[in-house]
Parts: sequence; C-alpha cells; structure tokens
Amino acid sequence: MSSENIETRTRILQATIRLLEQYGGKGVRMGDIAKETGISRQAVYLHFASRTELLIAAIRYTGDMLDVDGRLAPSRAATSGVERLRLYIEFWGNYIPEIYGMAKALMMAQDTDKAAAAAWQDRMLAMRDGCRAAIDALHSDGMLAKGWTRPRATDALWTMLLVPNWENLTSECGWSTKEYIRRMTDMAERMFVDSGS
Amino acid sequence: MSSENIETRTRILQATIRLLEQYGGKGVRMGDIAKETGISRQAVYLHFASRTELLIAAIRYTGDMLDVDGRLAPSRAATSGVERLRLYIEFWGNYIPEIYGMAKALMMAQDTDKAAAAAWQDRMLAMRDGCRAAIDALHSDGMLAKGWTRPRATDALWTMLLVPNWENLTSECGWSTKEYIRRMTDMAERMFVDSGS
DNA sequence: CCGCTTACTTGACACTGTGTCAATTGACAC
DNA sequence: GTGTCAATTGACACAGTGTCAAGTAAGCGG
Repeated sequence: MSSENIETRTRILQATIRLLEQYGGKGVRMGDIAKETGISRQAVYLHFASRTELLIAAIRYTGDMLDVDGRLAPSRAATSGVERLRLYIEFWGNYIPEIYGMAKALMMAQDTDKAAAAAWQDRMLAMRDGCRAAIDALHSDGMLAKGWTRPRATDALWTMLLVPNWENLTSECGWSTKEYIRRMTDMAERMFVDSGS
Repeated sequence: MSSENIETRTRILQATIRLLEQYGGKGVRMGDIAKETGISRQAVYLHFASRTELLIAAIRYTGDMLDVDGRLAPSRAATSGVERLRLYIEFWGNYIPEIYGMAKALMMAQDTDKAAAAAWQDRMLAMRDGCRAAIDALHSDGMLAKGWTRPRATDALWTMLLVPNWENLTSECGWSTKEYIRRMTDMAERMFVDSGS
C-alpha cells in the first residue's frame, strides 16, 4: 500500500472523504470509516473526539487538497464586474461536485449538531463573500440592475448558488455540470446586470 | 377543553402540527407528541404505524385545513402568463411560512426515510406542476424569454421556489414574507419574461 | 535487557430514540 | 355477564454514538 506509513489521522480523513463521496454523504458510520481506514472504531476516537469533529476536519482537508485559492484566482483577476460574476459562478459550479459528498454529510448533521451547523455556516459565509465581491464589482462598474441594493443582491446570488439548488437541478432535473454553469450564469446576468438605461 | 371529544387521531395530528410549528420541525419526538396529545406514547402507535406515517398524515391534514385549492384559484384565473406567474409566486410565498414546521420535519426525515422522501417528493412535484403551468402560460403568450425551453424554465422556476431558498432568505438574510414575494416575483420576471424583441 | 511511552486493540457498557409485544384496565353495548 | 374497543403500563430489541478499562506490540533510552 502506498499509504502504509502516512499518519493515521490523515488516513482516517482520506477514508472518510472516500466513503462520503462514494455514498453521497449518507449512511456512513464511524465503524465504516474505521474499517475503511483499517483500524478499530475506537482508534478513530483517539484522533477525533466525535463524528462532527471528523466531518469538519474532513471538509477542511478537502478544501486544502482542492486548492480553492488557486481556483478562485481567475475570478479575482477579472477586469469587469460582469466577468467576475461569470468566473465566480464557473468556479463554484465546478467546485460543488467535488465537495458534494462532504457537503451533504455536513448538511445532514446540521439538524442535530450545533458544531456541524457552525462549520457548514462558516463555509457558506466564505462563499457568500465571493458573491458579495462579485456584486460589488458589478456595482463599481455601475452595472448592478435597478431595484437591487448591494446586500440584497448578495443575498439573492448567494441563495441561488446554494448546494440544495445544485442538488435539485442536477439530480432531480438532470442538468449536467456544464448546463448548470451555463444557465446559472445566464440567470445571474439577467437578474443582476443592468440591461442598459 | 373544546377538543375533548374530537377523535384521538385528529388530536394527535393537531398536537403534531402544533409542536412542529413551535420547534421549527426540529427535535420533536414521538413521546413529545403523545404528551402534547395527552395520551401514552404507545397510543400514538395505535393510530400511526410510524413517525413517518404520522408526519405524512400531518402534512396532508394541514393541506386540507389551509384550503390550497381555494388559494390557488386567483393564479389559475389569471388572464396572462405574466399575471399567472406573479400570482403563483404570491400564493407560494404566503403558503410556505404556514407549512414550514412540517416541511422542515419532513425534509429532515428524508435523509434516513424512504417513505418521508417519497411523501415530500410528491408535494414538491405538485408544486412543480404549478410552476410548469405558469411557464406554459407565459409560453402561450409568446412571452417566454429567449434561451429557455419550457422544461428547463420549469426546472429553474421550481428550484428557485424551493423551501431551502425561502429558509435561507428569511432566516439567514432576514427577508420578510412581503420582501420575499416582491423580490422573487421581480427575479422570476427578469429571468423568464421576454423583455421585448 | 529493562522499563517506559505511544499507538492501537478488544470487549463491555451507557444513552437516546424508534418501534414491538403482552398483559391489564375501564367503559360502553347487547 | 360477556365481548370488544381504546388506551395504559412496562419491558424489551435495535441501531448508532460515545465512554471506559485492560491488554498488547513496537520502539527507544538507559
């Protein structure tokens, strides 16, 4: 095994991510994670105090692995508000599928677990920042459509990009990642970009 | 008590609805419902085979009580596609807050419970029908914006009206019911109504 | 080679909430 | 009275999380 001498903690995280992805975040128990890692269930508790703590560590680990900052660079480098909006949605549309398993597990844990709720909230607020930046850029160009204040437009863009919407469009409606990005971009432009005086 | 000689089954349903509303659908157990009804936990199982069955019966009961058909009448009577769209969103925006407790409980049960998932899916597909009807009306008027097919526009309208979006806008972003309806209507018009050749 | 530490294992157990089962009670009807 | 219907009481199985105590195996410094 190539992972034989990697730290156990890391192997647990990788096993967790693997399982959450495989099962769409549903029905993955501590015992399953232990078995997948190749250790006893109790050993998992030696590294993570609770399931919630493990989930939170796992989503952090994923974020690090996926180089979020690098992926956001194009959007940050945009020279116009419209371009920034477009590139941010493109980033997000490509990002969601890669974190979906973990996202789902964390969203499900939210209902019963305060720590999980806080962790997910934190991630979503980071995403909201990206939305705010795009709306602000649009506003600076004088291109924010009439009827919007910056906070309200941020609320709306943020909400429409939320994971449950992606979930519904891809799994209930059968949209592909590409179609999600294309149409979401289109919708955002219709909603937020001023179509001319 | 005015409810003293109402059928126990009905009293259970009313107690369930009361509790779900009070606690936002979270943390309501079979024992709590029994206590609220004034009977033993086991007596609840005499009327409903499982928690899921009870939740489903409760949301049906609520639907009956709230006269959904009557509330939908204005939207159905609309004389143009744009009006139909507007009135449908207004109906929905006023309807969600009244079913939210139950909706939340059912959405949470979805993750572990197939029957709950099916029941909620059923309700949401009924809602989708309303969206489809509005989009079709728009299309008949030749007013559906370019770039949309009818099914795709239905997907998009349906998704944007989903409960988690309402939840986010009202509880995270602080939008009022009135603002939700106003802005959602506005967004839907920008997205779906042809703004002229 | 001893003794200590660190990482892990094994197995038992407490707790919560759902759902089941069996025996019992009280009331009303014929 | 006898039957039956609604409800009660209490015990219990089950799943999954989290805790606890005792044991083991490897590595390392003296």
